Amino acid sequence: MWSSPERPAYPHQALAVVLQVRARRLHAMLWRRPNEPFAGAWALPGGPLLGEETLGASVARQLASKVELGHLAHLEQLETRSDPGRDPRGRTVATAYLGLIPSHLDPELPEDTGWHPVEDLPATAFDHGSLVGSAVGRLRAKLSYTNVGFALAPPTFSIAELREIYVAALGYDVAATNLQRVLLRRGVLEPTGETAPPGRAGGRPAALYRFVQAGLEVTDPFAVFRPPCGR
Amino acid sequence: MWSSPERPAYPHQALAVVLQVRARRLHAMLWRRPNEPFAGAWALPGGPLLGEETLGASVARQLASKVELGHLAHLEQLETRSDPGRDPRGRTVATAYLGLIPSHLDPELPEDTGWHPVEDLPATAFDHGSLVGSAVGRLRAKLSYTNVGFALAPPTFSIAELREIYVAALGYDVAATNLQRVLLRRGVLEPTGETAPPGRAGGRPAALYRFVQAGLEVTDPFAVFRPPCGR
DNA sequence: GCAAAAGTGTTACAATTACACCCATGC
DNA sequence: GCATGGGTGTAATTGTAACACTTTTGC
Repeated sequence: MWSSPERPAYPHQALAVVLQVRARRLHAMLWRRPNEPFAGAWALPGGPLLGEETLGASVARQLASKVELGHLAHLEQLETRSDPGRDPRGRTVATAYLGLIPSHLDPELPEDTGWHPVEDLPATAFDHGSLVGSAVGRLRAKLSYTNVGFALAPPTFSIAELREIYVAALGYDVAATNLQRVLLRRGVLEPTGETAPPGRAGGRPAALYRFVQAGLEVTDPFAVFRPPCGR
Repeated sequence: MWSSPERPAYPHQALAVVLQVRARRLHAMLWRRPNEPFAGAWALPGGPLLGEETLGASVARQLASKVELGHLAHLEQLETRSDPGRDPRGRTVATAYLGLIPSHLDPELPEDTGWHPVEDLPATAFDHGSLVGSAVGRLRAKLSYTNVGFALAPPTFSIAELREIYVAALGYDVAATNLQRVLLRRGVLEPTGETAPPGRAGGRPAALYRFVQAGLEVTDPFAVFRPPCGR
């Protein structure tokens, strides 16, 4: 390490805000701190940035101890917090990531780890509560102009199921019929050709769809000030 | 400092991508490195995170040595880079900020510092070239759905002048007439009541406008999936 | 009067919401 | 048949782009 008084060094943490739609509500993954500071409060998974790893690799490594990494359908950098007082033990810098898990998975979690509805968080440690807020804001914005939905939905789904996921993640109601058309026209969804069996009460069987692409892409880049059509 | 083998510490840099529209083109502020590594290459202003300061305070402190801080109309965190090889001298983590200077100002810069068109950058040091790219992308996106324009424009301006700024920043053509209507309808602009003297060739005097608010606000939060109207 | 620059009116178009209506299935 | 859920058609609304036209000035 080549730190010096003019170039001080700080422990750096990688944190993950892992979100999943469970039982029609958006949840965040938190673990309960057994020790001070903030003993008993809930915290984000994370830990120190080590050796030769990047922050992305570090957050993946920390998460691997909590959940199967393959379950993470999306991971992106969120923001970096540097308030000198954010950890009472001493100064740390922390970079938070946003991770998403599709709703059909129910990963096995360690004893101390659980899911909490983002609208009803328990007492959180450090600045972790506000980081969950940032992550939810980022997710909600991106649901509108990208295909991030792929990271919250199962491989195939009916429009009604997808609607439940979007409603839970956005926090307000969306009509199934319009959701379908917007995503189809943008080329984000495609029908699989399969249909789901109707429920016990009957009803028309739902057609199944899938996301065309399983990686983030911007589908609506220009809200306004589009470049000229050039006709 | 409470670092340890299990909690290693890293020098942390705060970097600033300062952008300004100059002569109808978007420019970035860079300084020329006199020493290795990357001697002669152009780099972003920045420096070590010190003592009890936050990253935001640090980047402001570093910038103060390059330009009058009051000239910075906007400053926001961009992203954090952690590639172990990003600095050949040793590992550092760097957090970049996006800063904006209104076009009517021409701050005095140190000898080694200058403006470079973002579409035609000279050889850059470290990963600074790609950070400029990130900053430009962020600015362009926000011009569409926020009022960031206030941080690029003078206190008052004609629609034609504002158009030049938007065209330079966005990198493509925008019609003055539509720019005016979109920004007026959103309540981002308001007329001052004053008019600018016509040019030497005559012509109708241009009405002057100003931004209603001199702080970032989101003006078009829902590109799609708007919450239901509730009628 | 004429050229130049700025701003307004109007039309066209695209995207999205809302809602009524039709379709397919189980009981 | 009928209830239940799924999907399509269509109208209404909104927002933006394009472009012609009017306004106001200097010469």
